[in-house]
Amino acid sequence: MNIGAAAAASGVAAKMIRHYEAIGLLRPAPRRDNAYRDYGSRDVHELRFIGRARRLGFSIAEIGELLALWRDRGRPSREVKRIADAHIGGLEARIAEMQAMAATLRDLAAACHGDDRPDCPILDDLALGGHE
Amino acid sequence: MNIGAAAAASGVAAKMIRHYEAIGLLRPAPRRDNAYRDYGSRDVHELRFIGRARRLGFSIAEIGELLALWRDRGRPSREVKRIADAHIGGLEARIAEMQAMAATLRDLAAACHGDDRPDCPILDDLALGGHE
DNA sequence: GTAAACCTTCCTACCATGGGAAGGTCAAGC
DNA sequence: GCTTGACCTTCCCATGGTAGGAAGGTTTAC
Repeated sequence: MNIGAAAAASGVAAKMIRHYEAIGLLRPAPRRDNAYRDYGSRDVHELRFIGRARRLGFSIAEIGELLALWRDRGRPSREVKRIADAHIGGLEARIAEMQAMAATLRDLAAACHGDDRPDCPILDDLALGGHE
Repeated sequence: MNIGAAAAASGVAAKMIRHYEAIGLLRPAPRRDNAYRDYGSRDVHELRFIGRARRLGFSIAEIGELLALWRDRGRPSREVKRIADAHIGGLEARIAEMQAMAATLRDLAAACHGDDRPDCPILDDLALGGHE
């Protein structure tokens, strides 16, 4: 199976597959005589795993950990849960931060006329550095 | 006023001030005989504007627009509001996306024993690509 | 036999930030 | 006056994750 077919089957771009191999996230794929990488269904499975984890916002480093656990049949589920929980915590923190940003901006935008007049509390606030 | 003092007064790192100048976000600062950049209170004001906008998640491009509007005393507030609204929309979309991620992960983590046993719905889900 | 679609490696860019090297300049203390 | 340390300058490099493209080899379909 060529890299293109593996990409189509897994939803991970061929470019990204090569990249993941280059940074050591994936073990180097075996090569055929023409130096083409050769993939099997197992690799596709692994690629789908990676694609899905990326879509869930896991970093490459986290995915590396998860992959190692996934490859190890006997690993305790505690480890996986720990990584997932840490990731959830990180997500929640970022969500809270962005919600605070959005709330501030909504307040400012609500107070702005949004017409031909130049007075604008949004710029005033940015200039004065309120809510610090 | 040296770049270090401007950085301290504005809360924007000296490294970033030079960077913003290099990419054209800021006009080149005047130089003294020793080639040191020289800043005034007006520049500090502008830097605080940038720092605050960055903290609110505006991109450099957006800040460029906002700065141009800010420098233009007569601009209509409509323009500013438009940029802010667009930014709020982007923030809300990203928040919703991250909330969906967190919810999925919470479900999965809740179903995971988190003990010595290897069964783990988190890994199973990642492998199978559910919720696609 | 030729064209299209594929593969390979390598270089480049993005965005925002930061580390660090190598060298010039200023201020304080002795 | 001289040293020391803090500051400034430019320059290169790195991060993370993705993507575009160039230059060249291979396979497949017609």
